[in-house]
Amino acid sequence: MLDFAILGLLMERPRHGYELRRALAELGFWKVSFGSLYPAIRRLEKREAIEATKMSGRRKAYQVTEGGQEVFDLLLQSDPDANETDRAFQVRLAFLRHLPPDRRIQVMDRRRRGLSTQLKTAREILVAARSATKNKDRYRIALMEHAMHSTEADIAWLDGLVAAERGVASTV
Amino acid sequence: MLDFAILGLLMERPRHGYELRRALAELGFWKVSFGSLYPAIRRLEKREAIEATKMSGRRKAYQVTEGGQEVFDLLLQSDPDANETDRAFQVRLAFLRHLPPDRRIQVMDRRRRGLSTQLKTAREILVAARSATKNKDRYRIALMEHAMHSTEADIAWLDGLVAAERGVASTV
DNA sequence: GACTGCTATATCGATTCGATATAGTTGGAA
DNA sequence: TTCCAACTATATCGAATCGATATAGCAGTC
Repeated sequence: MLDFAILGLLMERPRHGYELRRALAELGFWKVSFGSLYPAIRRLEKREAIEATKMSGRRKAYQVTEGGQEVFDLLLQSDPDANETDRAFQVRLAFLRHLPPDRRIQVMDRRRRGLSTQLKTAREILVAARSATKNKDRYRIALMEHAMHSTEADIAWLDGLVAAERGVASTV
Repeated sequence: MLDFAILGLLMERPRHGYELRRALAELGFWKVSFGSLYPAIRRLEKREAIEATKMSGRRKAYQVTEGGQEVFDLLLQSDPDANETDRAFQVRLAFLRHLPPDRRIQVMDRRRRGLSTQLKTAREILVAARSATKNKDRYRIALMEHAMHSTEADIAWLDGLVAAERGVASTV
């Protein structure tokens, strides 16, 4: 997924490593460590998906090669697996516009199903925790409840996104 | 943090590895992989913080030693660093009851400050993204907005927890 | 008694993290 | 002008973590 994110960002325009890190963080992904970033860049270079151009000083700007375009498409088209990470879904969403509308809805729908399952499990656990142990820790209950509410909010948000996508599709 | 979580769970009662994994997931933490769990158990055994007792079959129940209690206290008392992970904070919260009330509020307050900073940054980036590039991708904007709202919800939730803690403190 | 599925422990290679090393660049005070 | 402090940027290291897989015991069932 890191490789996918890097490729996607470089497809917009060439960037150097440090800038990639900032861009990843600004998309709300996560502050990837340099110990992940540079090995990922090396991987992509080795696959000849990206190539470096020297800039002033030590800087190197990386850009996507023709082969890299194909690698990106491959990753983009790949089926999201049922229980993929929050992070993986975020990255997928950031480049979702590259997919046709019907595929977009498919991706969001699969995510929705995953979240629903999670929610159901969480609810069962919470009920069990509340009843079984009469005096289960207040902070833990709060933790579980908050996790549940967050998941509910995520689902509602997804529904909004899907509705918007359908709305655009029907008017076009 | 994994070591801390394991110790905390084992302090309640002895469990075997598989059960630890389930317990971690049920607290809403995360489904730790066995490739993390068993090395963590080995680490704790080597530090003589926990010890194994054989059960039926291959099962081994782990329990906290006297030294382990001290290790747990040490981790519990350790200052949360400014930008600790969501996960790290969750674990901390799950065992927050072991701290005196004033320390609890301190921990939550630090977390709140961290989230506020995050929120401020996120807001600036969002404003920049909205104005600068007139037609920035819809999904990315949605992604950023949702991240912002989630953080806001987290802060509100934290405030509630702190208020509850103060409420209890004042009535006692 | 063989088979299927579940529980449980364990390990492997690849990836990621957090910390740190190193070097270029900028700006400001002495 | 020179020095130094702060920031940008690339890179690497060891430890922790992940995801996948191997293995084995145990329960039910046909």
